[in-house]
Amino acid sequence: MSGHESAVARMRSEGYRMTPQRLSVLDIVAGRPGHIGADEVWNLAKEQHPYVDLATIYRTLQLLKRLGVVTEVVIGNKLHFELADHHNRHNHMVCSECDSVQTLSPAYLAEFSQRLHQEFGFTPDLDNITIGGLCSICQPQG
Amino acid sequence: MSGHESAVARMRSEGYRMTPQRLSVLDIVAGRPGHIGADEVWNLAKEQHPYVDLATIYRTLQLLKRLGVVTEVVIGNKLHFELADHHNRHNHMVCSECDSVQTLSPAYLAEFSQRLHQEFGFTPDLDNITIGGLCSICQPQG
DNA sequence: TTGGTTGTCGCAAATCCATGCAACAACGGT
DNA sequence: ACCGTTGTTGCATGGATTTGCGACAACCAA
Repeated sequence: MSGHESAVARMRSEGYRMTPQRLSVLDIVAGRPGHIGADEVWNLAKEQHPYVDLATIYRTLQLLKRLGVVTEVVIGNKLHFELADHHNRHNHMVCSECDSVQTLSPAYLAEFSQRLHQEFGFTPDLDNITIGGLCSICQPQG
Repeated sequence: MSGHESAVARMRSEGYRMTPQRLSVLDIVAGRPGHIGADEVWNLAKEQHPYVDLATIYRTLQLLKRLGVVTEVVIGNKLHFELADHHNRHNHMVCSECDSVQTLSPAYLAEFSQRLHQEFGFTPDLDNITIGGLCSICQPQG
């Protein structure tokens, strides 16, 4: 199975219905190497299903996110999504100045995450954490 | 000086104009012990300046955030703000299930932050990082 | 104090995302 | 293959935040 087919099976088994709209969204996100904006998903989905509503795209993406099938990246004031590849987990650093994106090994967050869990019983949603800040190019001159 | 007066001086020296609207927003956020929503700031500001527009509130809050005068906390789908107290820095953990908020010493993020800076030249905006996840009460039962 | 420069405001419109609801359709059972 | 249950959709609407623009006002200089 080439990636998201197990997700389809899991959704079915949990009582979710696999509609053509959902399959379309899943295919689009899975077919994109990197992250993709909700509006872009919509545009591509309309090629297959001209009547899909943007609300359906948003609902589907949030559902897939809750299920851990896709992860969310906050870029500027927009949400982007990408297929969750559990063999290649990574987080994102987004520059608030130029909106550039760098990926980051979750190893950097592992200890932090564990401490939160042990000391506060809080389980951070690591997969969907976007780190905002300034990239090396946009550093304030000093 | 009781807190934010130095901020006023700094804004003036950087070419920003101190309008009554801005002073009002600053006073409101400074007068609140914890964080406060943008809409709530608006309601309070209107008591002093009945014609202030919500857009002005948002623009002012974003300006104050850029200047490091206030910090932003993402709660649910709303933005909250609080006066940045550099003697009592803290981050926030927000439960995505019940929207409860816990504070967190920035010490937990210090090492993480340093590594990002050293290895990638990326300067995370630590003051405005909100950690999302599930609080101890909302953990999925296992 | 007055005037000019230019940053800021109020207003309206736009953007992005979420939600209520009735019609619709997926899927398990027959 | 058909039916009924109930999860989903499209549509319309709403909420939160941002942005364009002309009028306005803060502040510096004279």
